[in-house]
Amino acid sequence: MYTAPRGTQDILPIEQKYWHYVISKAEDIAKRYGFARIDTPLFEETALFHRSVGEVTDIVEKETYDFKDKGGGYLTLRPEGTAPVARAYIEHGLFNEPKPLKLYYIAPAFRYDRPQKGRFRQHYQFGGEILGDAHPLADGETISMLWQLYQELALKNIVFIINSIGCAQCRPFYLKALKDYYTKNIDGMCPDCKCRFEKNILRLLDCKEEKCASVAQKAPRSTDYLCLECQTHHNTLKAYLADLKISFRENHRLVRGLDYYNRTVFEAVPQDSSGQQSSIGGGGRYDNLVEQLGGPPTPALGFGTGLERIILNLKEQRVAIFEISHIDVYIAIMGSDGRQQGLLLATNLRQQGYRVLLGSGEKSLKAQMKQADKSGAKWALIIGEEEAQQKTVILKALQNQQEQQNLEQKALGNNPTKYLDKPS
RNA sequence: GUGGGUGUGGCCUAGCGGUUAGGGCGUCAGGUUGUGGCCCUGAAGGUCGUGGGUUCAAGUCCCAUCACCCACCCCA
Repeated sequence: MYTAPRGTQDILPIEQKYWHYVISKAEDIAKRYGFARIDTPLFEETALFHRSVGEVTDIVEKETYDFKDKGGGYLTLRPEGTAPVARAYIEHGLFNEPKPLKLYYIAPAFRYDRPQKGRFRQHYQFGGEILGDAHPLADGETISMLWQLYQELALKNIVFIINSIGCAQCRPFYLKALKDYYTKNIDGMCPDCKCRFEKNILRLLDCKEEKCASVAQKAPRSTDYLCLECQTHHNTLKAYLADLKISFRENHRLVRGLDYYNRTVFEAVPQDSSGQQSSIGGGGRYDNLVEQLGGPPTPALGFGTGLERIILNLKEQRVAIFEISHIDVYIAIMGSDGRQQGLLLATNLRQQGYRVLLGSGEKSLKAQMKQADKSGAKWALIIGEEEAQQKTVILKALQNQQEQQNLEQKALGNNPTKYLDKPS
């Protein structure tokens, strides 16, 4: 028997309401914040990710899906959304558009990871990028938008963790201080950390090993080494967040795993979940990425948030999502004339915009009525031989199970969010 | 890559080493001629993840393997 590849999942009809709920809200918010949609290919040249995400990051070292196509080109299924957007920005000369340019996407990302709760080899991200804006206002607006999304989805207890990791000017001083500090302490630390000490010293800070964590706790803080500009940037952002009444706290050990970040980095974390590792969103500033990839110097920042993790939290927090029936009318038919008339009527109603389920020609009327009830249709139309000959139909209003359940739920007042599964 | 747990029909699940592996949900068909939701009856559907082993006897014990889940790691 074939099964979905490890770490991937089928999103069955029963689950679709969650996805529709989150995606439609994300698009709605993106538009309200002035973001335009961009879609990039599922795969890119392998080198793009190596140059942007970083050669020694875990993502690039061992988690990408790489393949060679028949022309001999090296390609990689995108492990994240920012690099492709930056590439498209440069390739199509979008830097000629009025700045800042705000782009969003909803797309799958691929990482060869060991699957776990909320972690998949294919997962969907809602992401956004603001290109061509160096002011902390953009940082504030980005975090505010994500915050607003979580609020409107009715997710509770979300906290933002923020940090500043400095810029090209001040980071070298910080890295040197870190190196000095860790040179003295490296002996007792875990093998992973010893390796990171050589390759990417910043990552030592977020090691979860107990002994390493206590060392990291006392390590020099990046915020103490910021240049004046970075300091001002950081403080201004904090003031904006406080103004917006967004729950946030600083954590000097927050270091994100992608090399292109500078200055602001942040993560969104559900507070009450037992572990603190399960961030549902994150992002940061990447002022040098566009230039690194061959574009003009372009300060920028972005965010990504995982749809599976949002849905997981919606379920854990028991956010009620109502799905009003997707069927308006069920047409039950009998006899060859009835079938003929039923098909015509169904087509006619569908042309007028109704959602119509036409009964099976081989089921009894009783069976069709049962199906009508389960379908959630509000109305049943019955066409038998008699009706077909007299060109009439029997119209019957249905008070079906689903409707009753919804009424009960509403009576209980258990509706922190209302959601109608209607296109417009 | 490292540790731990689980694996019984589409879903949930009972099953102290021993008769034809039970139940619930769902599906399908009926409960008098053309009508739903409740109720009743019946049916279909399982090589008990897979492969070895122990035993007179294995869903039940042992080993291996695979898959899934959880944690580490990493991140969305």
